[in-house]
Amino acid sequence: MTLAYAPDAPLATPAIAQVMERLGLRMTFAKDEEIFCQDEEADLLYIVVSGAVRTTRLLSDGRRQVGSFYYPGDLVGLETGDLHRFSAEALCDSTLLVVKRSAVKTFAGDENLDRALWQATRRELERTQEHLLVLGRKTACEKVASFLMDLAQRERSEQIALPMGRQDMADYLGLTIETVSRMLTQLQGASVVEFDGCRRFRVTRWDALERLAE
Amino acid sequence: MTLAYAPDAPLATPAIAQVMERLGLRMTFAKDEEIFCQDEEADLLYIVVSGAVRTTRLLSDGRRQVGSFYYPGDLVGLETGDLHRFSAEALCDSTLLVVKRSAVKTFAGDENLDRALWQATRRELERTQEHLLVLGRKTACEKVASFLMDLAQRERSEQIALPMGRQDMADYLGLTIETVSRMLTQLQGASVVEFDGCRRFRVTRWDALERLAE
DNA sequence: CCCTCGCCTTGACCAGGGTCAAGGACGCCC
DNA sequence: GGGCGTCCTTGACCCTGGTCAAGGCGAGGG
Repeated sequence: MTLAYAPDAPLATPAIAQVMERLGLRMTFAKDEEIFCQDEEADLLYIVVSGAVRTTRLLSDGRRQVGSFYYPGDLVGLETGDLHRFSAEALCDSTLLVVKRSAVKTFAGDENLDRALWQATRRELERTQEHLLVLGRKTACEKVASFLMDLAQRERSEQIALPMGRQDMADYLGLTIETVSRMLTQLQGASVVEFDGCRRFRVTRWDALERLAE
Repeated sequence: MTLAYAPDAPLATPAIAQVMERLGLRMTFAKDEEIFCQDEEADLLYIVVSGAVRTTRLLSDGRRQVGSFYYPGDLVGLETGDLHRFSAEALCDSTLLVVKRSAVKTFAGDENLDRALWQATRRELERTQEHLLVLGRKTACEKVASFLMDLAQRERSEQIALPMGRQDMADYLGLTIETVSRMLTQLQGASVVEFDGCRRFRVTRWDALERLAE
């Protein structure tokens, strides 16, 4: 039942999706609408059905860190103990499947489900550790390159959509919006990627992108 | 069975410790000895009995990121799927309780144990997310201050020991060894902490340290 | 079709932290 | 106790990325 590591596989396994489909409620969220809030009770679990979600954490002086981005198939809300340590907002108009943790717990006898939730937590941990490496030891250019790389690997199509704005990318990568913009310009100048508007790109030189992303 | 969040509580619960005590093997590791290696099969679980452990990840060009430090009572090795994504080394001469994952799995019927391991994974995730915030959005001074703060909160004694060298601190915080050194000097200059040699300190102004750590 | 507003890009300048190099402190072994 | 090696500190300088400010672009509405 243990899966091989696949960095771009969704966080929710079929076992989880199935139970949540049965017990859960479909909810829609508008762009930038709050899904849950930092320090509030964490009694719900979510699966992204359509759209995308970001989790964020604020320092007292307003500096913001984006914890992660979630896409269709991803499980959101298990990154916590009793209280949410991050807020979550919809990146764009989105649909989520919502279910009470307690409802899931009544299925705790279902060993598969328990195992699957643990598995999902481990996958989330792996993603976070990857993110750690990027924040701690990569240059601005490498950060942006690995970010684009991640997105590109997730969607195996030519044209890749950026569901988030520059500020979200910056706060995810520990940079400023200006630096992100400059690095994107630089990557285009080097013909590594090609943008069609500022929310859509394609990779023109995979080898170069891979090398830059380290 | 869910615990309130306590940032300095050990990762292993009594349930886990008990089983591992029964099934496990005590092993000793010398300072800097490798416990497990990045990309190798992850079939063992560890509990730190005495000493301390660091997990590290290397980029191809030698840049290093320290993932976490582990102290007595902490569970090491569950940060992974099938392969270790980090290496682990002893910070100083250490004793660890070692057990095969498969041996633990034969206790899978024991729901408490399963729950406890999941809980431990979640705590590890929380620690990693905290680390993320430090790396992404804090200044050098704040990074060092929050690091000392964490250590100080773990040991509730006057004198606090630093089991790791400056290079390990630097690689944990995404800084260079020189910057760590300078920030420590600066914190001493501001009478926030007082060092007795370079591996032992005490906090002289908690309020200031807290403020700096954000 | 054009205006407006929000988001993105670009430029000039600045500073936090990295780099390189030298010197100091401490522990360990003989 | 002295010598040596390792780790830590300090200084001078530089560069990456942050800051501040202005201008461009594009989507949506009148």
